[in-house]
Amino acid sequence: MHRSRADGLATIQDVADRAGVSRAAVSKVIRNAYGVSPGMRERASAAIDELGYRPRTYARALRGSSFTIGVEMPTLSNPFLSMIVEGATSELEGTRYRLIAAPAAPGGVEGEREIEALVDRQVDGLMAISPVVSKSWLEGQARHTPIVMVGRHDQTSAYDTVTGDDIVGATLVMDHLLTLGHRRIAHLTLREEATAPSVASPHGKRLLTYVRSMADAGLEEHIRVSRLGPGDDDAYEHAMELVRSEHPPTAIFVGSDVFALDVLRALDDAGLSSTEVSVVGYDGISLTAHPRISLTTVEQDGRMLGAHAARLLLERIGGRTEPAHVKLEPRLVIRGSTSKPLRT
Amino acid sequence: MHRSRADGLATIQDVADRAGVSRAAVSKVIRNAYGVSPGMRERASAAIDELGYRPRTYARALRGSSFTIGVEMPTLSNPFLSMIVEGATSELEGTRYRLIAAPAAPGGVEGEREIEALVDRQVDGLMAISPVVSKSWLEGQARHTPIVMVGRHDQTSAYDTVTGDDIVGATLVMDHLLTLGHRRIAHLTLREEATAPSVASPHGKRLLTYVRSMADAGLEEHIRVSRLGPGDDDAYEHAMELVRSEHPPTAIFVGSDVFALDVLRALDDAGLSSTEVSVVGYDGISLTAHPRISLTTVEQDGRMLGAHAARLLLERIGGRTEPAHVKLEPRLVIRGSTSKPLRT
DNA sequence: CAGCATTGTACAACTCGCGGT
DNA sequence: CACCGCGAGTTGTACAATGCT
Repeated sequence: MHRSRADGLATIQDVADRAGVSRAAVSKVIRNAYGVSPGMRERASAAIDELGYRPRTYARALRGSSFTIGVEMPTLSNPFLSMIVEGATSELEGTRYRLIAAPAAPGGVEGEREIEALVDRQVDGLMAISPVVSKSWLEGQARHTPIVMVGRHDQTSAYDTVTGDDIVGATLVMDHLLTLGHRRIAHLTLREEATAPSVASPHGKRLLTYVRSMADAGLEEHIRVSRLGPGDDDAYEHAMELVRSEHPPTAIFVGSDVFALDVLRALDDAGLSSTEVSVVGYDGISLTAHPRISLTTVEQDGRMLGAHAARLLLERIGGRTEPAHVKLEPRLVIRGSTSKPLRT
Repeated sequence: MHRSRADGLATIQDVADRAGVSRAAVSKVIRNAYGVSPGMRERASAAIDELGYRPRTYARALRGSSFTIGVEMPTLSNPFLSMIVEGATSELEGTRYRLIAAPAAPGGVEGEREIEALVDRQVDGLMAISPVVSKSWLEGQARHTPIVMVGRHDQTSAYDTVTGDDIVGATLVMDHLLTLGHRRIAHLTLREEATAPSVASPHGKRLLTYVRSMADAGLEEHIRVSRLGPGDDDAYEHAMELVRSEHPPTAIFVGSDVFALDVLRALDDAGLSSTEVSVVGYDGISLTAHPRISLTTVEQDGRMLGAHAARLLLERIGGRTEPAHVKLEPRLVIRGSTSKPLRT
């Protein structure tokens, strides 16, 4: 005899007892599987409603899928990453799949721990936005879980990638600044591990393009790369340092919008207007369009990136085995934060 | 005979075979349970490392806990909510628990679907930040899963709450504006369902306090409540409408910072400076401190809210049954967006 | 004996109490 | 007594087997 649980959560057995049918029959009803009479469906459905029964995904996952897509992200407080996740969530709307996000702990950086936690939770697909996890480790994970890496340009057949074209984007920035007449252009980017060539990270590509553009323009001597540490207010500090140095740059190409906001704040505090120091960001978060900010930036369609990523995962889950690499074209949006340099 | 799996994911049985011990023994080793000899621990650990074994949480959850805390949130793109989640993530650091976030699909509003999805995934604790889910429904869920509601002032013993004191906060705002000499003060808040008295939502409390303060100051005739719809650019539109009306307000108390940013944008576009229309936000997202924005706001410690919420959940999981209701004091931060009205 | 609907039962991966050496 | 393993239990799936017209 089956005893109903104390905590009020009905099991499939409770439903079966109530409807006077077998567990298997109820299982078929909830899965819309073949071989159920209208009468049986009727009785089972009634019992399900009465008991408020919901199948547990973890028990389900034991035999098959969890219908869960996991997203590993380094932080929740970058609006651009939020847009990517929103795009993915929208794409999954209407499917049986649900998205869960596992943000890295503030201060922590790696992302491996979060990915492992998601794998432990048996996600059917994994979306990774971490710039630092090693490619070979990811390839290992991809042996058992479909993975799509967002942002990084990894050359691999083990998992899919969705990226913006960072070379095109950064070239747009540099051409814009050079055309305006800037020569002392600095670049603000992430810490070393996040731009290493081994991980083909977006920031690494932007940095590389910056260096190349400067060299091509004969401005090697003016190359100046400032790297962020783990601190919260780091971009602010670095910008201050730059503009207060002996030969301050007339323009700063910042690796991402969130840091560019801090740079603008530093310039304001230093009493410098955008005609004195131009600033360009990257990503195109909505705030850049705010009249008070008006930041020239490279706009990437974050929602589209996320939607593509989700679609690729569903395809992989559906059986695709050939790798897919999607690359989206960014566009430069010129706003008030850039202008001709006063002095060269 | 046990056959190793094709996908490369080792099970506890694989480990047991490899180490030449029983499944139960391996289980004890990974749980640090009582009754394992050093030799056994040694051999089991070695086998675990060699196979790269990781216990699956879903199989574990079948018997006990999933060591997962679920967070339901209406959107990822409100930085204040991100701070709450970050605070919770930090608090869980060092415990066996992991946090996963389930954002509602953009456009969708309810939050019930997300909570159900998390319950289906057998979270050990649930943090809800949705203003609209009904209290009684939540109480039902709380019968089987510990819940902490963040933001809402629900009077219930079924689950815990962590809130800012919205009455104090909104009173600070109104006193500030009234002291400056404002009389035509408008309030911008959420749609009707999100401020209904039945759900003791933060925005409802702020609205209520606004109305009460206006009445207390003898300004009933100037009460003007503008409600947001589901549209993206709604706050902007509403602000435009307000300032272009026949008797425009001299101050706008906006229910949250993210919308206040849109209001500022509208004022800029309408050519109105902050001396002409004062604006106050709520929450204290970091951007309000940016010199370009300089928004007067009520600052709540989002990280602290999240940390408290996580701690309360761990306590409930640990066995506490008496309800806990934490209320944090907010503080008013006066910045450039508010000033004396030019004309009254 | 088709041709259905329905049930029995073997899993899946792990935990844990109890009994055995 | 300290250590170790058996086996039942956890929920749902899927396939084989049964029952019924």
